[in-house]
Order: sequence, then structure tokens, then C-alpha cells
Amino acid sequence: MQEILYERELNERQLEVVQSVDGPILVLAGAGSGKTKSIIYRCAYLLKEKRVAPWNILVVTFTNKAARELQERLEKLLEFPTRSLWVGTFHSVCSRILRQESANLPFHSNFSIYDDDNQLSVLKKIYKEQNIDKAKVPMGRVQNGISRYKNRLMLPEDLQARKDELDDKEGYFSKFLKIYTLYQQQLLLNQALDFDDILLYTAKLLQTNEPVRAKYQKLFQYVMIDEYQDTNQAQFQIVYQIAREHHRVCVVGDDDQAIYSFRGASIRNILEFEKDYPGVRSIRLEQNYRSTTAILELANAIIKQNRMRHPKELWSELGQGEKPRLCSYKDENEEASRIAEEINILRAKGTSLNQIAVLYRTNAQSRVFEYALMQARIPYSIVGSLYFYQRKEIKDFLGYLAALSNSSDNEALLRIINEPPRGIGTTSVNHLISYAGKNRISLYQAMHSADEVPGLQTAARTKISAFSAKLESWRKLVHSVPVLDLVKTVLEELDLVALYNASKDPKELARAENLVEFVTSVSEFAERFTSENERAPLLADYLPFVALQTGLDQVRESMESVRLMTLHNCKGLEFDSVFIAGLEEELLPHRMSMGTREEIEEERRLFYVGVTRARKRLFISYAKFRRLYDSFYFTKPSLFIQELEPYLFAGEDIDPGIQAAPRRVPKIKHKIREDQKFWRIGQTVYHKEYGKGMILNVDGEGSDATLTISFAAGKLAKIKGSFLQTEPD
DNA sequence: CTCCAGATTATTTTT
DNA sequence: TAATCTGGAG
Repeated sequence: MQEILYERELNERQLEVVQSVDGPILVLAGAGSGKTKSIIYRCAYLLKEKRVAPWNILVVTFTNKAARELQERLEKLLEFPTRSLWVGTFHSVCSRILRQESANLPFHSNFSIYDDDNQLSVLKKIYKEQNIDKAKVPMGRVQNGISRYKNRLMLPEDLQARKDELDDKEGYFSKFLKIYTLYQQQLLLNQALDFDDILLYTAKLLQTNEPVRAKYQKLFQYVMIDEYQDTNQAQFQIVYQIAREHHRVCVVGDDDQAIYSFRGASIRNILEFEKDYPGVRSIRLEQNYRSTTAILELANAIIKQNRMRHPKELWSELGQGEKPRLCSYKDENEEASRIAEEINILRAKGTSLNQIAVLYRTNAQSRVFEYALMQARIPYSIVGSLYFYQRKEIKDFLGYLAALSNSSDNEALLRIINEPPRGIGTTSVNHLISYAGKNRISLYQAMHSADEVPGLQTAARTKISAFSAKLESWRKLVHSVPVLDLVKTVLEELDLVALYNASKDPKELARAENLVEFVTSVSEFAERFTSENERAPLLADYLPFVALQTGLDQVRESMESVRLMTLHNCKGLEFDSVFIAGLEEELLPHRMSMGTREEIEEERRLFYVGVTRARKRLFISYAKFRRLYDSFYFTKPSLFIQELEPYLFAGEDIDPGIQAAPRRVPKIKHKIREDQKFWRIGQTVYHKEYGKGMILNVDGEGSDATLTISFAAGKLAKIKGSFLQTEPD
């Protein structure tokens, strides 16, 4: 067996990370400083030199893909398989624990996992039943609130106890709490957990159940957590409960890359690590092995503007390199097509498309790039959005699988009960629902005894019984037949592919194709699973996998393509050439996140994360005019650009307006506007670029109003009031 | 029960 | 703008 040359492969600090295995360690790892490598070598060191059994090691990564890559690289390094190592995301590790420990929990081991859409449809039902006005109690806010409380380990009963402490003027909180309570009941009734529940129940279980905790403390002798700056309170508790006795915990993170506070992540976890685990050894990795100096200079200058951080500077030995380019364009279409042109130039020079990424703040921005790249005949793939699994036909089919696996999952059953249409309409379904409710049985059971359900038409009764029998026949296969065969059987008997193919609508035809592709994806999963576990996967192996699958996990490496993704999704990746688009006020920083200094700093970190993805070439751009939904906006270059010294960029395309921009930047909180004006139709107004115009229509008030203007120059545009003046300059 | 068309409404980031 | 919802006709 080959010896591993730790000293040769690692720098001094990295070596320290690898070899300090006995106490708590905090690794503050700058972008591109080789933290993944350190984690891999640390695993190798534990397994090979310290003879630790693989199942005694827990490594938590940020994505499933990162977990897979870590495992692959480790096996290559060690030259032996390490399958029983626990590597995965918090969600996948926890769902595994919950399935194992279901005897101690209020749900079965085959619980369903509910995504956002499922969550919303449960909420919708509650709103309807309770007659709640969604204008008064916005659903999105409730959904958010539930998530926030769960991340802080608070279930409805915990809130109930503290209700009196809160002042509840509008009665909003009482309403929220009622909804939260019903929501949680509904989920339990369906034997379903949402994403946050997976963490919450694991944390609570470890906190309150001594024997279970002892079991996992003993099992996970060594714990490593990547991206620790993005862990929330629930995740903190999980780690803490496991490691609080032995303290053999190694966390890796970078406060400058914390970008998930909206998900409850708290920088506290990294800043107070030393309080939680006394005797911590802190190690800093600052040498960057990824980017040229020119890029790092920009990155350092950006992040230096943040106040709340551990001061540090990235440096590398990769040479000065090309200065980043800053370009401004007329509008978002020109921005996209010019980026496509640049990509073609890079391609002509021989750059692999896989080494090019286009980054943006919001998912909606991807559309323009898709169009421009298509026009330029450049293949691309969107990383991160779960396009495939969000398609209706795929979700429907997954609904079948969920209903077969978990007969309590009423959500899933309702989704498919009349899909494809089989003559079981709303009226019949409502009869079933009320019968199920009265008798405290699941919808599935109600269907089974359709003969006893009052109110049903004879035709409906027959159809329900037939469908119920069909489901029952598939259910018999669930535990005995490999998932791939089950999928094929169900798909064939439903005859969905033929059904969609019969249509003339190209949309429907695409659905047929997608279903075929779905089968391919299941068979890919089955193949990998079989080689890892030496048996074919059952439905119960597949469902948790798809539910926790993220868009980040499924990029087809084989295809040469430019990667499009949001700034959030680019974390942990690197590319030779990176384009960051849309550096405009209200887009980056985003208008929803510029209220407080904290929010602005997080947006700035987002920009920083994007910049530090680039190895050799970096292009930053903004549009002077942007179209959003049905209106037009004149934009201002982002604060994050204005605050930078121009020398950091290659000069060519800089808008002269920028260089003259003031260095000390405006106060953040919404500026008091002298222009809380009153607009009226027919009024004459002036615009910086378009000149004189007349208001044709007013929507809203003051500077927030959207105005339709006819300009003297002949142009018609919808413009925000804040961009207009009542007097000429 | 099903289908279609017009109305409505939501627009940050994600496991 | 585009995706989803609702209501009414067949």
C-alpha cells in the first residue's frame, strides 16, 4: 500500500489541520485555500494512520455532490473503499438518523419529505378551512415564520408557552400560531416532514433522549463540518449534542462567505465556537491556490468594506494575471449578448465551456442569458434550480411513488387521484375527504372502503374502487421489487407516455420525453446505488434521495457547457473565467436586502463569493436600463462598484460616470426623498436621459409610483417616480 | 366532470 | 411578464 506524503502535499497550516485530531479545531479558511483538500487528508489520516473505523467518522458537507466528490477523492487517495464513512449534508445524515430512530419519534420510518410546494398546498388548505384572508396574513410570511421558528427549535407548543410575553397588537401572532399548530398537525397526519423538520426533530431527539444521544456520541467519534458559517441553530445543536462529551470536532468555515442568514444561519456559531468547546485550536488558512493576484486584490478590496468580520487578506503565488474587467451596457439584453460574444471569444481561444460561469443574483435573470446563449449557439446548463424535478409530469409521478410508499400521505394522493383524469372529480374527492376526516382514517383507507362513503355517485364509486385496487396492486411490489422495475411497471400501466404522445401540443410531447428521461435518471441512481451497496435499491432507498436532491447535485459533467447560476449556488465551485452580471443598486444589493447594514454586508459577501470563484479571468457588468416584469427601470451602478478604486479594473469599458463617482458612499437606510411628490396624468416631467415627457398613467404614489410616460423624443416607457424630476436640470 | 379563457397576483437567495 | 386560479360553458 502506498504511503501518503502529507508533508509534501500540504502546507504547514493544512498539515496542522490534518494532524490535530484530538481536540476541537476551528479552521478559518479563506476562499480557495484548500479546505476541501485538508478535510480529505484529515479523513485519510484518521483512517490510515490512526486506524479509526470509517463508520466512526462523520463529515457534513454543503451539497450531496460535494459529499460524493469527497468520497471519491478519498478512495483514490487511500486506494481502498470507504463506503461506511458517514458523509453527507445535514439533511441527508439527519434523515438517515430519523429513519433509524423512528421508534422514538411520532412518525414512521417511511415518512414523506415535503418541499416548498407541498408546504404551500398544506397552508392553502388550512387558509381555506379556517377562512383566513391571505391578504391580511400573507402566506409567504407564514411559511417563512414557520421555518424561522423551526430553525430555532421552536415548535408550536414551545411558542404557546411563551405567548404571554409577546405583545400581539393586531392579533397577528395568535393567527400565525394557530396556522403553525394546524400545519404541524397536518404534516404529522400525513406522516410528512418538511426540510426544517428534518433538522429540528434530529436536534430535539439528541437533546432529550439520553440513550439515543449516547449511541450517536459513541458512533461519531470524529466529526467534521464544512461551511460552518452557514449553519443555523438547529444544525449547531445537532453537532453540539454529538460532540459535547468528546469534543473531537473540526469545523471549517469563512465568515466572509456567510450568505445564508435568511435561512437562519448565524455567524454566532463560528464566532463563538471557542465558547462552546473550550480549548479550541484555531488555524487560519490564508494562502489562496486558485486565483491570480489581480483577482484577489479586487476580492480583498470588496470585503474590506465590511465591518463585521475577522480581518484577513487573501494572497497567492499564481502571478499578477489579467485585471478584472468592468463593463456597462445599455440594457440587460445587450449585457447578455455581449457576454455571449465574450464567451465565444474565449471558446475560440480554446477555453473549455465547462470552465466558464455566468453568475447573477436572482433566478429570473437566467432567462436573458439562456436566450442570448441560444442565439449564439453556446451550450449551457443551469446549475441549481431544480427544473427537472419541478416539472408537473415529474412531480405527478413522484406523487405516485410517495403515495405508494407512505399511505398516510394525503397530499401525494390528492395530487394523483385524478391525474391523469379518471373521472374522480372535486365533488367525489370532497366526499372522500369528509368521510376520512369523520372516521379519522387516511384518504387512502377511505378510498378502499368507497362503498361506505355517503354521497358518491355510482360511477364515481366504481372508479374510485378501481383506482384503489390498482394502487393496492402496486403497493404489493414496493418492498420486494427494485425501484427501477416498480417505476417501469407503474409508468407502463398508467400508459402516461402514450397519453402525452397522443397530444398535438408540443408541451405535452415534451412531457412524454421528460418521463422517459425520468426513468433514465432512476436507472442511473440504481446503478450507482447497486455498486455502492451491493444490492438493488428499493423505493424506500430512492425517495429520500430524490427529496433531498438539489439542483447543485446533478450537473452533467460530461456535457461541455457554460454554467449559469445564482451567486448563492456558486459557493464552493471554481472556474477559469467568471462573469458576474447585474451589478446594480436594488439588484445587487437586492432591493429586499438593503434595509440594514447587516443585510448590505451579506449582499457584499455574496459579491465577494462570486469574485473568488474566478481563477484567471473575471468580467463584471451592469446594465443602465433594466426591464423587470412589466416595467422599466433606469439603474444605478451598485454601491459595491462605486466604493472600489478604479485602478482595480482594466479600464477599457468603464463608464466615465463611475470613475467620477464619490468614494464615500451614501447612507444606507432608505434615503429621505425630497420627491414624495404627487403625480397626475398630463403633468410634465423630466428625465436625466430621456428629457421632457408627459405622464400618461399613474400607478402608486410618490417615488414608488410606476408612471407611464410619453417622452418628447418619441419614446414610451414605464418608469419609477424616483427617476423623474418635476423641473428641468 | 372537463376544459378553456380571462382574471389575478406575485415578483431574493435554498435545504 | 408569466404563471396560476377561478368561473362558466359544454
